[in-house]
Amino acid sequence: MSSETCGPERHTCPHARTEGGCAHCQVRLLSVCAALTPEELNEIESLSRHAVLDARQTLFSQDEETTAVYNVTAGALRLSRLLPDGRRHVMGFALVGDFLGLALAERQTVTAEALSHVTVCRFDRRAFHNLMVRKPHLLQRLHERAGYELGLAQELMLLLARRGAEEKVASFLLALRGRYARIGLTSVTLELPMGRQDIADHLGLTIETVSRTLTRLDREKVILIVPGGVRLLDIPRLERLGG
Amino acid sequence: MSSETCGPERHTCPHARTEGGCAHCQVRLLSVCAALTPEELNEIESLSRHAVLDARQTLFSQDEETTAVYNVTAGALRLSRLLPDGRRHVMGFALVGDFLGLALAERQTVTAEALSHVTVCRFDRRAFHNLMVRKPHLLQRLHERAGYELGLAQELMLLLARRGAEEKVASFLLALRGRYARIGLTSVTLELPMGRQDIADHLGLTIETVSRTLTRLDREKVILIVPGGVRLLDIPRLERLGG
DNA sequence: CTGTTGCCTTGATCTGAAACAAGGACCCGG
DNA sequence: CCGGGTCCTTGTTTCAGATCAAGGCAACAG
Repeated sequence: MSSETCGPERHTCPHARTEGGCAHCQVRLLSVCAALTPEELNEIESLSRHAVLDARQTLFSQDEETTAVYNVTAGALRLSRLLPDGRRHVMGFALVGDFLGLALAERQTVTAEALSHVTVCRFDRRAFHNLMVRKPHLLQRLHERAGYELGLAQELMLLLARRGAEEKVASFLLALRGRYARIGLTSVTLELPMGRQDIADHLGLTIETVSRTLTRLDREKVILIVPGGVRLLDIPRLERLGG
Repeated sequence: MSSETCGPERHTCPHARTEGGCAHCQVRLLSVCAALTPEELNEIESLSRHAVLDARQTLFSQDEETTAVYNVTAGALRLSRLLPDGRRHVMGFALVGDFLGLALAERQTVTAEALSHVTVCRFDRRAFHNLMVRKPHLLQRLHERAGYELGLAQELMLLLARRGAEEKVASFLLALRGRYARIGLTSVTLELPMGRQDIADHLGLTIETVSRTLTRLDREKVILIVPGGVRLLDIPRLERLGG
């Protein structure tokens, strides 16, 4: 299970708050915590606990009871769902600033696993729900976020419905770039914290097809495969390929 | 554009409210209007206008400004998105009780077209937004609904990522059945208000494949194709096929 | 009655991704 | 330096679904 004690940050115990408090949180403005009043920030801070995960650790599992909701403050997670027949589908990836538990479901619909070293803000689900009901500001912000997620889900559906493997992979790279840009990360090199198998399971392809497609895009100088990611060399061309 | 005057219901003008008012609305308990207090119901009623569409009429179009949000009170609509290359993807279908405009986006992300005779409750977007901000009850209800939609979107993604055409079609039929059941429509015969091409564009298949798959399921006595829909003969088998 | 139209079905062929198989690159611990 | 991982890439075969082509059938107008 998740390392809910402090791990490397143990020096901040016993309260295990974000260092410096929510007011100084690096990702506050990216997350649902933006646009909270200083008082609300104090209140939410009193509910928050820091948690740290290493790569491959599980934050929560599909079908288990939802005891907490989370704000991702560093790293990336894989959100996957196991199908009854044993196949896996990667529903998406949670990046810095993403909120886990928007749907407020009783049980988790996905498994969340760290792809890299990850830090999250953890909030007890009930306490957070209480706060949410009492603070329309927060609820509204969450609802806006849900709207954004709904939009993302639509884009993803569009992506899955796309015909070719090249179209899917190109769209995936561009969509990821867009999400990074939204949180202020606009590097030439696109980090791919997930493996080829994860991309394949996300796009409804096989690992071989993903590998081949990336190799082809690299050969055609649309992208450059680098360790841990890709460099996008010809974005207009990529956009043409992705639709 | 949408027929925002009263159409067949003209006798209820000039206010064009739902006959008998929201308190007697047939679909209230299925919609976001459930769990509103009588006062709130009055308030929302003063904002609502009835609109009627015939099959093939457009309620709103992709990319146009969102001037209103809607509650579907009868009939079914197709929600589709046009891709830059001219292809179309059917994002989903709105049934009785569904709310259109949850994401509160400035512009419509999809085109909504009536598949049959449709009636909706229309709310001015700004007025509704104001009400929503002032009524945490309503906002909470909308957020719950958004959570439900997010779940539906996930299921849909899973469906699109599924391998075979048979799997997709079987899952689609079962999912539709589930949605009908949720609004109290549990008939042996599953109404399919949409055409084969719509199903194809929804599932990322061609019309021929959808037709062939339905024909095969019919031949194998899993379903029975009837005018306007299908009868589900062997639901356990269908569930096995759908995963 | 006949021609038109829209929607659905069926058949034949082609194509691109899956499946199967194997090999390579890299990392880490001993 | 080696051995045993894991992850990625490459080659070949196979098959499901796309594509192309045609025909059926009901509704409707003239």
